[in-house]
Amino acid sequence: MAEEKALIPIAEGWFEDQGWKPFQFQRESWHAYLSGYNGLVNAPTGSGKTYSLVMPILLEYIRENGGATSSVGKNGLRAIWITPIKALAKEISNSAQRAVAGLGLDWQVSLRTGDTSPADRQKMKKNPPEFLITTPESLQLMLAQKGYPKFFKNLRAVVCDEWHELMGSKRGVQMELGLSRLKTICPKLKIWGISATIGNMDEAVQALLGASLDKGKSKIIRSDIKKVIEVESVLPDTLEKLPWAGHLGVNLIDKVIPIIKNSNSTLIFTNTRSFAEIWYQKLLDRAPELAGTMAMHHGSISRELRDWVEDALHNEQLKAVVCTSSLDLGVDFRPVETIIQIGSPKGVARFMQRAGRSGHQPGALSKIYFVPTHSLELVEAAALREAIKVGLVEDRIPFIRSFDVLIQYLVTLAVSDGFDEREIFEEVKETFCYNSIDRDEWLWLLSFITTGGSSLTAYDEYRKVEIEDGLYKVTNRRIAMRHRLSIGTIVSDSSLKVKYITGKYIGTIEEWFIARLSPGDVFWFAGRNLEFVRIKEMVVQVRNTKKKAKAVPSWMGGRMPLSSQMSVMLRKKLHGVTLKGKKTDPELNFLMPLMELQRKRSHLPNKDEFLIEYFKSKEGYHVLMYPFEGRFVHEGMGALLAKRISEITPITLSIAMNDYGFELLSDREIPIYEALETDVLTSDNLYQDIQGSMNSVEMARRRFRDIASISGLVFKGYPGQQIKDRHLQSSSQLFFDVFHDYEADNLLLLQAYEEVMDFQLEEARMRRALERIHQQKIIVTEPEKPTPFAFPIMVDRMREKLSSEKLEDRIRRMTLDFEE
DNA sequence: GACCTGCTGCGGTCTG
Repeated sequence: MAEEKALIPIAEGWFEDQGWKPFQFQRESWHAYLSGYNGLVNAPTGSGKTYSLVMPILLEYIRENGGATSSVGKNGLRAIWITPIKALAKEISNSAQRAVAGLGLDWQVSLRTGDTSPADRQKMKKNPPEFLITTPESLQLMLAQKGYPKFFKNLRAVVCDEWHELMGSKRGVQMELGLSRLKTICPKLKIWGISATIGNMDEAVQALLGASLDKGKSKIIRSDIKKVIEVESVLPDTLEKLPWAGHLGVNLIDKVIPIIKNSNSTLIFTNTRSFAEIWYQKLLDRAPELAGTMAMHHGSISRELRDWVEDALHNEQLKAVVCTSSLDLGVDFRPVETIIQIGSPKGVARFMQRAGRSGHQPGALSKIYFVPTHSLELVEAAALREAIKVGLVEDRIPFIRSFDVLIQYLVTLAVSDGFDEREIFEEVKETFCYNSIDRDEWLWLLSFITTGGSSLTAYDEYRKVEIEDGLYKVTNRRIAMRHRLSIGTIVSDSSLKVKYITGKYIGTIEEWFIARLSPGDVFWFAGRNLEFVRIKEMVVQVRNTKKKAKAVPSWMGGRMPLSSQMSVMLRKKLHGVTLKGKKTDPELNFLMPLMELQRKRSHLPNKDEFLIEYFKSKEGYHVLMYPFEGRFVHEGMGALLAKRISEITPITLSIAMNDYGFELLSDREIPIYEALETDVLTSDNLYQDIQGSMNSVEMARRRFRDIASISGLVFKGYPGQQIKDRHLQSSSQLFFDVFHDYEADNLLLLQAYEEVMDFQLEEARMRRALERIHQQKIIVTEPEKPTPFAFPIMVDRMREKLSSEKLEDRIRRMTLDFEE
């Protein structure tokens, strides 16, 4: 293209002024954008990915204006940059401003998030900036404004940054819907995404662009920057020092401290908030000299404290930070020298993301230390290393048919200018999420927002939308305001604020934890000893104390099972163990004595074998199986088998599982051989049998809480006077029960069941696992004593029943049992 | 003093 020949050098010249040289992928992005493509840039953080799209957006403007710059306010909104995290907005804004000034333009670059003042919002609405950085939620809020098409009419580009973070969530669905609207009202719109590497890159583009654009001109630009990641496991002096079960890993603390001391800056990633608290505390106990140069960071700590930590890390005031995935993304701070991962990261992408926090410069080596919390976890370290080497990364599965988000979106459009249902139906059908929606479903949704559907017709509250001159509209101001307040798809868990008596906010804690404490008790939170004073109006009041804490809070969070990519690699590594000869992974060599014990007591399965262990102990009869498919699949598989076995003979089985396998336990003999003969592991009738074996109604009921909230059935309360979570819970359950009893075809109800199958039971993955096992040779052993594979599962089961001390006793006795 | 599983993210008017 001739004009590009004139344009690209402008960007190149500016890069040269900065002392930079454009990467190949940046040039490719510039060309693709300027030639009219939509697409996705696949590049790691810290590689100048922002400039790969900021530049062509500006160049296109220069092209249209024949090189001239024009005054602010005349152009309207030209580009929207979506970030999933507010904290990233400032950095993007700085880059954009730098480029704008560098190219001699007088574009205005502005942020629009929940933190933006109402006055600034008004200003922006009247006089839009050319370049707007915002969040998916704020974009929806803009669509809820009267006259939004005028606001967006000059828009040329939407960039979805960190698209891999959004696409696997309902926030991604929200983006798809927002884009479907913008495509119609901005005819010249180009849509681009920026994504880290994921397994399903092509699907990522489809979800972003939807059917219409994906068929047109679209491109994936892959960065040529290769990251070298080195994985080093922290090993104890002897194998005996590493426990067979457990999750905390503090017994390796003395090996971790020197790593921290030898480095200028270290991030220590833990899997849970409570582990971050515990590790921080233990590190201070063991190495008091770290006080003042070490801090902690997780999602329940106040934003103010976290900001301080991020700044201090940036300014090199801090030497180490113990954190959770709260620092996975967020501030794109200067790279740290050292990364430590405590326990299994459960997924390759997460591990690589964290490793990438060190050696930030393109081409630099990233090193990550892996601290195992139990012996078998070391196999995961070897699996991670191999996955990184061969480039096996997890998929992000886009949500399909999330009717709760669609309902919210339709009301959003009704709140602003109202919508023509035929027009919007066509747009919605073009999205990845809803491409299978049919006319009947659509009509159900319309009736739901106008009448509340068949079971809620009697209540005025749910007649939110009216039809006026053929347009679906919200006319009631109260409904409109409530709706604006509840835009978004993130449903928070129940929590209480923790504040000093003086009023300073420290963070949030869950009600059930504080319920166990009495006034005067001391607990450890946000890295300090806090004395619990009282609860007043949903606020936990505390004061600092010198007394030692007797408890560390834990939070009920999401549970992450081992990813299927990790499962594949784990099984591969275990197969490697069965082969003769020295292993290339140091972890596996270290573990060989344990593996030998497994072989001696039972069997060490290779890739063509499936191991089942059957034995009797004082507790009863145990059957253990090891699919290595993550705990969700094992939970479902355990229930499935329990059901099928009890059809052979009436028997009560209790189920326990971890990421490696599951256990069935009974006080009576388990007819396992008979069960295997009747093909108890078949994937036939899987769907029905799961439904029959699990309490799927109860699971769906729990799932429905979020759906009710997102679809606007329950209102979370006005700011400052939040409705108690218990009310939210009970009212959403009420809706569930009503739909369950009177409106079985309610799409939101059906969605709850679908979500249970897809996300909680991972039905598709279970099916694949059963099919794989069907191809394998089944080996049943009858070990005399519990095996290294069995031990952690049995411990996890007992953990739920026994108090901690008793458990410790029991583990000690079991361990003694193991000695030959 | 030991005991400790369970992440992250967002978000407030209209109209003249």
